[in-house]
Amino acid sequence: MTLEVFNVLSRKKELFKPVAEGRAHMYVCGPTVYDQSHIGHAKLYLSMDVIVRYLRYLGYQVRYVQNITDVGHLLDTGEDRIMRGVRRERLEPMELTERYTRLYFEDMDALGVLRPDISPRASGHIPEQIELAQQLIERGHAYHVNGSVYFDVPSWPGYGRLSGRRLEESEAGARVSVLDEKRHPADFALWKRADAEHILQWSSPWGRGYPGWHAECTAMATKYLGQPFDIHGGGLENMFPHNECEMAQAEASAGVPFANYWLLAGSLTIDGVKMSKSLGNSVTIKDALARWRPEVIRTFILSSHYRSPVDFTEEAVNAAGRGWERLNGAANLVRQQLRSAGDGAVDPEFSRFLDGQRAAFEEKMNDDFNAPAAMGVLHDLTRQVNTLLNAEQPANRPTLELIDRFYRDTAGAVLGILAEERARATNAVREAGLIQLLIELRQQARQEKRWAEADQIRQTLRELGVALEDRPDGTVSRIIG
RNA sequence: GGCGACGUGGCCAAGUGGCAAGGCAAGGGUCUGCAAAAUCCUGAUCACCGGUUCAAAUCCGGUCGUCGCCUCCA
Repeated sequence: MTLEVFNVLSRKKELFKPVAEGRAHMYVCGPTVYDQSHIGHAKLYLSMDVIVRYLRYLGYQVRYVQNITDVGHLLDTGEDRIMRGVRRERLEPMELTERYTRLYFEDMDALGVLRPDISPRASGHIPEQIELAQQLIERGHAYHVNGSVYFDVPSWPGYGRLSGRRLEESEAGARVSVLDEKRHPADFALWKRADAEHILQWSSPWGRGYPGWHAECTAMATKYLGQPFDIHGGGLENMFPHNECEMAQAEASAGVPFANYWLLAGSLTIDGVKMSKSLGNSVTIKDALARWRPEVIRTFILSSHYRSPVDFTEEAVNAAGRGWERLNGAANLVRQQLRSAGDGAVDPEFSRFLDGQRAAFEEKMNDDFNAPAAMGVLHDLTRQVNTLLNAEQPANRPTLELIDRFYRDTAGAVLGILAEERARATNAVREAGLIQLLIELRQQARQEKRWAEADQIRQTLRELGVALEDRPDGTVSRIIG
């Protein structure tokens, strides 16, 4: 059983073969840190997170690099976001980007997105970007004009290979007026001359300036991952021009391929339309977290394939949430029963069943990280688990441990949708004790058929977010909402 | 206009040649003091039209519709 990934470069599924046996080097274009992260970022980085997690599950030693774009393209044409942020908050540019870098990590941590192994800042890699531009000039794929350096697109026949675009097809200046100093409208900046009002600028062989649009990703990806490296991830919406330009720069300067596999995630819409500030429909990650727990947001996003577009609607997230409760409820009940389970031998039939389900889970994930199908396997499994947990014969410890292991490995380590146990904090210990006391008081009331009292305890706890469920073998509690 | 993705039951969604996974919602049953949870049962000619094939949601052509991108937001 082997991993196959859909490579955007070839537009088909290919066997994953890393450059170095047992290792996986992966780069993903990170955020520009000028404002709060929104749910679209969550979709992208969550998709990539599960890819990284599964590669690790398979035993690959992963090096995951994701840049932080803190170098603004500060020429204020009225749309520059970093400048806008700087004015809005009256901060130094680096103060602004530092603030939003921290918030970004905070949001990702909250969503259970594992941190990249390296988070290089563009501002910390100016020399590498200058060097890239120099190499391209030396190789005849870039030229210097008035303090700026442009990539000479017509000189590089590979341009367009990723996005499938041909030069003639693009309408020059469709959105932005063409600068006349460029030789060809498709040429793009590697280094830009800085005017006096630019706040962030650096010295270069061509005078004061700042790096071009795509330079940082090329420079940092190859610096930390080598060239070629294994996987370049990102969002489909950046395939052109950003990814295309990155690749052209890298390959034209080094003469070898850039990344072997391009894995691009589908984008996210809200109620059917693109999220944008001007439409006023953006949802920040903090907004979403205020409404749903992180595991539910993950379940929702992972319920469609990473390459597919996702439409974020209240109804869909709620439905995903209820599905998550079923999975998590079963995993939770396994843990609760484990506390009082008796010894015994592993149920051989159930053990075989689990082996089959694990193979099925891996088969789905091996097929281009098909998380929604893998989640389907977990639901099938959960039906059997629930049946076992509700059987007259209580399951024994070794069998429960196997099931627990299964949930932790798949729903937990790979998909990241298992609720964290929060038994560590002292408050949580105290809370668990209080809940247990109430369960016992209610149990007495029930035995004495004082139903009103019993129901009141249950109702009040429910309003506080704790659901009680009476089972033949006792009452269990579940944190809800 | 160009490039690309997509259109599967009320909703979400897997499935790329061989009787259409799974979740949510709905109805019915079991269990239960009640409730909740769980479990069982019930539902789709896969946007439309034409073609290829013994066989198509799946391949080819066309139509309609939705979304994304088209050079400095990375």
